[in-house]
Amino acid sequence: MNIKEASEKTGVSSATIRYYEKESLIPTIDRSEVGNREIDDRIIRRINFVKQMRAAGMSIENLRRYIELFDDQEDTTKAEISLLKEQMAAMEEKRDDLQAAIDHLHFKLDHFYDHVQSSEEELRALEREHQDKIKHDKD
Amino acid sequence: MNIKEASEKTGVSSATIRYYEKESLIPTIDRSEVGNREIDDRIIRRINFVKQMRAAGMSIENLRRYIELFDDQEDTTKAEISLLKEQMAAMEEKRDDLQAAIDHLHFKLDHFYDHVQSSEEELRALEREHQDKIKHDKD
DNA sequence: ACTTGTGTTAAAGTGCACTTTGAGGTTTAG
DNA sequence: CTAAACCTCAAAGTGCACTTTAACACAAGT
Repeated sequence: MNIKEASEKTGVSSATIRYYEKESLIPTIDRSEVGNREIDDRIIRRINFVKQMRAAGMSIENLRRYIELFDDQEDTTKAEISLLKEQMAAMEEKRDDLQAAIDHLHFKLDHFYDHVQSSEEELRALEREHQDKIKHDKD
Repeated sequence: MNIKEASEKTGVSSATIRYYEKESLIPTIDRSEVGNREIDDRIIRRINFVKQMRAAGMSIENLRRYIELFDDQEDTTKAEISLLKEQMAAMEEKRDDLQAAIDHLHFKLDHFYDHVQSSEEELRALEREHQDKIKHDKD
């Protein structure tokens, strides 16, 4: 499979696939006689993994650190696990932030339907109330 | 309250508060006689709102568009609601992406504990399996 | 009088994650 | 034989969201 097909299959642009390879987020890709990349399913899976982690907000650098450890055959397991755990905690926090924002917007949306005429002041009061609720939930 | 106190209270740097004001993400802040910003609780709440939405991945531009509509007294309710809904859908998708990534990492983590000796090949197979599972869950 | 700590502004700089460009090489269809 | 459609690389450019810098102002403490 050439890079264009891989791009279509993964939804990651050719330029970005080349960039990920250069940045060691995916393994070095084998080349054809004339030097073109020949992409197999293993690489496709790695691209999708990178895509998933990027979508989840993992930085290129953290991703590279993780992959580096993962790809080393050595007993880096402990370091790897702690990095993984750290990253997951960050993701879970981010997911919770997202959920809080979603809740906040849901709350607003509900109030639009209840009484569309609400003044800005009323909305602010509601917002304040909601902020307090969120604060409480965290406690 | 001066800008430094506001910064400490919100965890948003002074420079960023000024930037948010310039970008109309928060209302124009009243000034003291000498021209310093005097920040009240209304502004604090607006800063926290921006902070929350930013943490949830809403872009400055979308946030500005939303706030613009919200701050207009006019009957822009419908436009506002559709923008809100759009943004929420995007956030929910992002949250789900995040959850998928978390699941993926949880899966890996579990397998580290199960058999630390797993070869790269085995891990790849497991990864593949897990990808398939995710794919199925989406269907 | 001077240092410290705060504030102001516009403008330039930064870091990340790509994206585009430019100059070239090969393969296939007409 | 040439044009289209793919590929290569390194390097420069882009957009976002800040952050830093520079130059100045003001108020309080020693």
